[in-house]
Order: sequence, then structure tokens, then C-alpha cells
Amino acid sequence: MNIFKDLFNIVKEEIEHLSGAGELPGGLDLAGVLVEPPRDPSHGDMATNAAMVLAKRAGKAPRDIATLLAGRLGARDGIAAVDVAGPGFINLRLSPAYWQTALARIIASGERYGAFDLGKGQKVNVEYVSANPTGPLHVGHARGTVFGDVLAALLERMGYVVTREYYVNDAGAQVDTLARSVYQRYLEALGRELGPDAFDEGYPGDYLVPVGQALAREHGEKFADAPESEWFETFRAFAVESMLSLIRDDLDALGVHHDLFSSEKKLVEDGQVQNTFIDFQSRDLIYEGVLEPPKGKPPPDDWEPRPQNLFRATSFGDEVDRPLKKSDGSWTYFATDIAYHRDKFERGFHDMIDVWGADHGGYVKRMKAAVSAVSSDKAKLDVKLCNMVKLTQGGKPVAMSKRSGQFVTLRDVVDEVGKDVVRFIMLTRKNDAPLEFDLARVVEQSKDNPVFYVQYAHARIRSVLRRAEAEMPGLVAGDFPANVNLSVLTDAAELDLIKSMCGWPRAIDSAVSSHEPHRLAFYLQELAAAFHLLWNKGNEDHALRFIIAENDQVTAARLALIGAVAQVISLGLGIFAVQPVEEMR
RNA sequence: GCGCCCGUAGCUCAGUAGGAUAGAGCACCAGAUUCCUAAUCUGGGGGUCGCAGGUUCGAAUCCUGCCGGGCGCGCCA
Repeated sequence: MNIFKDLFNIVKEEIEHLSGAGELPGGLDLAGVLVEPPRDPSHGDMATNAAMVLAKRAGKAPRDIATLLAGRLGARDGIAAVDVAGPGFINLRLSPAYWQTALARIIASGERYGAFDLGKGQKVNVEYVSANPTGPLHVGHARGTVFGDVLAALLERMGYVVTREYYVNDAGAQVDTLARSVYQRYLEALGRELGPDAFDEGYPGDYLVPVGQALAREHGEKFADAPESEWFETFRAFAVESMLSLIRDDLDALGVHHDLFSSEKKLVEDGQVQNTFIDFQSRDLIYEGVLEPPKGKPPPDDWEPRPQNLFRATSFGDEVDRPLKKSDGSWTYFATDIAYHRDKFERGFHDMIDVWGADHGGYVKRMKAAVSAVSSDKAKLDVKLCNMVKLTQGGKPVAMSKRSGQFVTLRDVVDEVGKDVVRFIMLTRKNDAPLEFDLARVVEQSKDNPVFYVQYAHARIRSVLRRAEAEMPGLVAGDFPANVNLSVLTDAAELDLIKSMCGWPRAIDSAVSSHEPHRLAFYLQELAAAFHLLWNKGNEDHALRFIIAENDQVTAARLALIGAVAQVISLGLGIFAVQPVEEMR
């Protein structure tokens, strides 16, 4: 059920008819022909640019084509009026019966409304969160976490087979630092005095205290005076495992569950990075060269030109060729990440989406270049950058400092306002725009708060349905709402509400094809607004109230109408994994 | 210096696979409640879509150049 596609097909049929009749050339390319609601509602319910798009291809003036086409379209069922406007727009006005039928079809679609098999079973890999396993998640992580999770759900609903993946950076210097910080906590747990510089360049957060204590319980004094080489591996492994478990708990609190955690360390140990390197060598994608220092910026203190193995990233659209090994011979982060994406490709993913923080923006080109290289251009990578979250409380910034180890954790925020609120608010801005998250405002019960506004519409509908059941028993029983006569829905506000619901497949389509789930949040706010409007008309004019005690037929039709609205809201919230509320008192 | 992102109403932001007179919320002003939740709704004022060119039937949207802001720029991830 998608009225835009239906109407497009009608336009297409009539163009073909005109071709058949010799009025237009045959075999016209319809690319670019759109049927969409005009920006200005006074132009009608729907408009098509067909005449203007086809003018050149058909060798006729746009207004002439429009007039021909308008004559045909006016005879079609459901189209009440047609007019040609401006440079050649064809505006369509649809009859109440058309909208009533549309509502019946929305109701019949049920939970499948708006879903269609766009993906056709194609595999998509969505990598998100991928925070370093060095501590709990903070609020900033929530953005990409929710974004990735909802995008995955959206793709799944549209027929893709989605794998949700978390890349664990457990091989670099940061987890080495983590191990040393944990060692300090271990000493502390044994009653040793910590030096003032114990956590210099390390992780001073309290969350490592229990990790040190657990190691003290298990190993006692065994490693207290031992050289680093004796305890390092043990401590690092334990620390990483502890942090991952912490992170999994945080994700769980947000309702996020990945299908796969991929370990960077394992990738290295299994030789996959080495294999990638050899593969590149064999394809002449690696050469010995010297990298120039970055221009316009003082070079790093220890800069020295050094011949090294460089990956020909510039052959795949990057700006410079990139080193894969550090001077100590270990792999760069980029090298392991290439191997990781190669691994994804070999697992059958030709469609990859990475969700990163905006501060990694400078990394996009080289990663896309890498994916091109490892897949010989068979796979494509879309990188979605999530901008920062500004946490505020009543408009005042909440201080966050990672260095001091005092930062607001994701868990703190979820505990304070609830996971549903966090999930919804994170999608109320486009991913690449900064987002303000105000702890006070997001729990406010007012129109300022989009979560509330949408939830309130749902709660109001559920409340009306409950009351109707109590006051007019039997009305919503049996075949309801399939058996309802919807032709009594004729008020402009009622029809507007149906029109708004007809926009759902369009909203979901644009959200999935642009990989921008925030569009659904905006849609839901618009749908809620159309509903609240109708509700208030009932306050002014009793004849428009949903429950008319002495008129079963009208009541049933209106209940079917708002029941469908509740259904669409709950579908939208369902993609967000937000629970629609039954009442708000 | 180079690359990426951004610049839309007083504020916060939608809208950018080109569509008609550019939207919403907040704030401001004026209204609506014997009645399904006024936690809502209605109306009003408010704009050189950063600037300047270009592409065409048509540009906030595409191209070029500037201006302004953010992020990034071997051996962190």
C-alpha cells in the first residue's frame, strides 16, 4: 500500500496510452518523473512534473503534454479534479472516497504497512559503537549507538539481512595503557600506596578499581613486584574482557544487542592482516616510498623522512598513499582496519555501513579506498558520521572531562531518563548535526519534548479506544475494523489525518535509502500533530468527537481511523525500539 | 596550507537523487477548556536560504570561487 507508487503507475499508464494513440512518441524514458505532494496544499493533493520532464524527450511543449495528460487523468477513478499550473505541473485532487479506500488499505496492511522488500535478502553489515574497550560508554557514544541500531532495524524491516557488528580495538597502545592502569589498581587493592603519577597517561576512572580487586583476589601478591613482562598479557586480557562486559551491560541498558563482536587482536593473530598485506603486494598496491610531512602545519617533533611500505590509496580516491606499518614494525590502525573490512567482504558483505564519530571524518576517504581495493570495487562502504552530543541540564552545560576520569556515563543518563527517551531524542537531529540533550527538557511533559508529544498522541488514542469499549460495548468487537463503513469520514481534518498516514511509506523509503533514520522521528511528529489537531476540533465542535454515543456507524469509522494512527505511531516507535505508552497520567 | 562537514526566521533545526509563493518548534502577540487527557490546539507578525557567479523551463538543493564556523591532517584508535 503506497499511494505514491499507485498514482505514479496511473500516470505511467496514461503516458503509455498517449504513446499508443500517437499523441506522444513511444518508449519514453520516465526517469525523473515524480508524483509527490505539492509543497503548497492549495495546489491539490498530489502533483506530477511529468510534462516538464518529458517535454524535451517528446519534442513537445510542456503545457501541451500537460493538457493531454490531464485530460486522461481526470477520467480515472478517485481523481476528483485535475488542473495544469505554472510551467506544466499537473495537480491532482483526490476524492474523499479515494482517501477512505486508502485508509481501508492501511488498516488491512496492519503491521506490514510501509514495509516492502527493497533489500531482497541482500546482506548488509552495520558496524556501530566500536568504542575502545577502555571504559564504560559515555553519552557521546549513545548517538552512534542508537543511530546504528535503528538503521539496522530499518534495513531489516525493508528486506535486508542485517548483521550488527562491533569492532573491538583490543590490539593497540590504548589497551596496553589500560593494562598498566589496571595494574596500579591491583597494587592499590593489595594495600600499596599509589604514586601521584600512577595514572599519568592512563585511565584514572573508578571503574577500574573492582578490576584491580578481582585480580588481587585471584593472584594475591604474585605479580606485586614482578616485572611487567610477567603480568602484562594476563592483565591486559582480563582488563579488556572486564571492559567489554561493562560495555555490553551499557548496551543492554539501551536495548542494543550486536550479532558479532570482532576482535582486532584476533585478526592480527590469525594472520589476516599479514594476508591482506601479501595480497596487496601481489597486486602491486604496495610500494616503497617516503611520505611528505603534512603541509601548512608544523611537522611532528620526531618527524623524519623514512622509506616505508605505502598502500596506493590514491589509486582509489584517497589524497595520499598510506603507511601500513609503524616504525617499530607493528601494524598501523589502518592496516588492521583494512584487514577487518576485507574480512567483512569475504564473509559475503558487499554492502557495508560504518557509523563513526564526526572526529573520524578525515578517515573516510582512506577507508572507502581500502574497501574498493580489498573488494576490487565489488563492495561499497557508506560511512555515517555522528556529531557530538551536548549534554545540558536546564540549558546549562554538564561538564564532561574524560581526562579526569569524571564523565557522564551513558548508564547514568539511561538510569535518569529511561532508554526510550534516550533512543528517541538521539534521532531528533540529522546525524551530522550537533545535538543538544537536555536532561531536564527530555522528561518534560510538553510540546517542547518530541518524545512526549508523539507518545501523548498514542496515549490519547488508546484512551479513547478504552473508553469506547466501556461505553459502547460490542462496537469494536468482531471484525472491527475490517467491517467498518469508512465513507462517513468526510471532514477535512479527518481526511488530512489519512493523508498524513499515507506519507508513512514515503518517509520510511526516504529514511532507508538515505540511511537517515531521523526522518522517521520528524514524520512521527507530523503525524502526531495532525492527530492533535483533529482532537482539538472535537473540543470546538462536538460533532467531530471520536465517540458519538448515539451513532455507532460514525463512532466505529472514527475509531478505525485513530486506531490506524496508533498503529502507524507504534510501527515507527517499533523501529526505534521505543515502547508506545498506553496512558500518561 | 590541504581534506571532510556545516551556514535556512530572533533561537533550535527540518527540507538538498532540481520543482510552483522556502517549512516546523521555541520565543513574542491575540484566542479556544460545562465536553474523548488544554500535557493540546487556532490565528498573527517574523527570511537577500552566508556572498558572488554559472548550469536550465525552474536552484536552499547541482558546479566554480570567496566569507564564516566545526572536525581532521605519518609511527592514537
